[in-house]
Amino acid sequence: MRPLSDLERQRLAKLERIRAQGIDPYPPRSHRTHTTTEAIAAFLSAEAEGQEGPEVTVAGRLRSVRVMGKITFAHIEDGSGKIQLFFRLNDLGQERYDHFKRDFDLGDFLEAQGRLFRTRTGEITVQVQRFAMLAKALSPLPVVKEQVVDGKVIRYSAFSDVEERYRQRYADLATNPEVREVFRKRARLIAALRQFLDERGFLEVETPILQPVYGGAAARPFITHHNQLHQDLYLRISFELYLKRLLVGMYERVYEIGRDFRNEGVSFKHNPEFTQLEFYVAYADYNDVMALTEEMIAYTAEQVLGSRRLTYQGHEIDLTPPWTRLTLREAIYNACGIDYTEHPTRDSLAEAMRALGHEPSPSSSWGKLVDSLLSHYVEPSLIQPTFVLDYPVDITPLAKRKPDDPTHVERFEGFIGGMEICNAFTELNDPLDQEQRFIEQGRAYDAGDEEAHPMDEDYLQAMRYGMPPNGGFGMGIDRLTMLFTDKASIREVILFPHLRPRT
RNA sequence: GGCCCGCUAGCUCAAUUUGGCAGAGCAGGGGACUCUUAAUCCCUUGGUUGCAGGUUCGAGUCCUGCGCGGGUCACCA
Repeated sequence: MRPLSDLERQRLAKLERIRAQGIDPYPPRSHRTHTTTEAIAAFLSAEAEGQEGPEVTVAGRLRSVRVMGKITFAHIEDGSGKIQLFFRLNDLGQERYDHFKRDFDLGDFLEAQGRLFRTRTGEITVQVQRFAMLAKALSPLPVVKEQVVDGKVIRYSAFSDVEERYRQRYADLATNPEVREVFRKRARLIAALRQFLDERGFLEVETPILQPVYGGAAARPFITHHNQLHQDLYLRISFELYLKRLLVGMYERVYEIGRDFRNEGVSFKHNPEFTQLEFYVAYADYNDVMALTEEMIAYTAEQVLGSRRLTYQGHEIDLTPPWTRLTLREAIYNACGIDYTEHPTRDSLAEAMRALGHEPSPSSSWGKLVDSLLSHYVEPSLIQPTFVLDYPVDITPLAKRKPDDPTHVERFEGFIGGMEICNAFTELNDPLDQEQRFIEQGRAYDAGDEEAHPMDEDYLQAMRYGMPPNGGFGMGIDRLTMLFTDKASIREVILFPHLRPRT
């Protein structure tokens, strides 16, 4: 255990002093009758009817204390807001009054009972008759002072060290109300997505996280092990193959919201585990999914933000459908002048990229080069919502080919604010084509592409029973949350982002 | 993985061109104060300057290595 700081030793001494008085500093129950917000509302309605202030018991964390001799003002905060407490020697007696002054620290949880009144400055306040410690805080939270000027809250200090905020998210949340708001928005966003899909006849399902074969995306997996079964298992990198098995099973609309795990680099937009929404719609194609996507995200924004417009990193973004649509070929040509259909071989395309000052990695296939053109030249410029359509077949092994161009598949990705937000396609339901794609992916894996899709015999078996034509969709919830909360880093929208162990 | 930046008291930050006693505000402790709200006023405690080496009479400061974080490039859906 780490050594205690001076402040912690002092608090521990106060704890012992409280116990010596026969008081339990961690009592099992509170007697709260009102949240702070409810208490203020109760006072206002009593006041409107000309009655005296009601008696309440409120509870919360001690936020500020102003001792003025024989009276003391303090604020406590609970999950709903704040309220001022007024401690008076005359009301409490010397012993209780001193108990508060001597034994309570900022950060402690306490409850206070008393009648509500307005101070001379008009603030609704509890005139404390009884109070009790609910939980002594032994470590000091960062102190945040604030002042209200013209209705705006100005904060004079804060808990702002990024690393410590992530490592001790509890302290971050406890001191920074705007951080709490980020995760409330995230929860509302997920609720809105569920509501949107539920209202359209989608069935929410749960599929395995521990999988004998991973798949559905291009990524390296985490590997784990079942001891009793002596079986290696993979943490899923997507839900796709299981959800499409359910279409074989005659569900027509399914979705899942849950965690994916990808064993890859960590960055401002990648966390090893992240939250994904995937849905699949039978008898729909990628055009239908595109329409549903723009409608869903606009709906979600209205529910969460109250508007289809938002500001992200200084950009005004309008989510109102219809969104811009352009093919991947057009997008890349517009952004860097390369028409990749004129460079049908890997070497030719690599040469064109070198002419732009790019040095493509020798292990990259033609499709990977196209993809890198997309992420390098196109993605950062797609600020307004944009669908990029029709991708080369060799980087999309689970999507259906375009009828008039077997080198491309019916796939789109949605971009907003310079980020890839979602990925969708007309799903491949031809078991023979699918088998060939898996075999090609196997060759790519053997050639060194560790993200190539593995063969999944059971999935092929499902498809052989007949899979209806369908459109599928996947979206990173974290990135959508970044967009909705104007955060530049995925770590700001994940409660406990992955960090290396502290030294 | 390469490069750049950061790491100083519980928190937020200082510490001079060119190495010269490690400081402030808040928090904490003691005191004054019966309507304060960044309360105010007086006094005051508190440091392995991320870690390990090196240079130097002397290192928070310069050098080397390492750790963690941030940024960026590469990689990566």
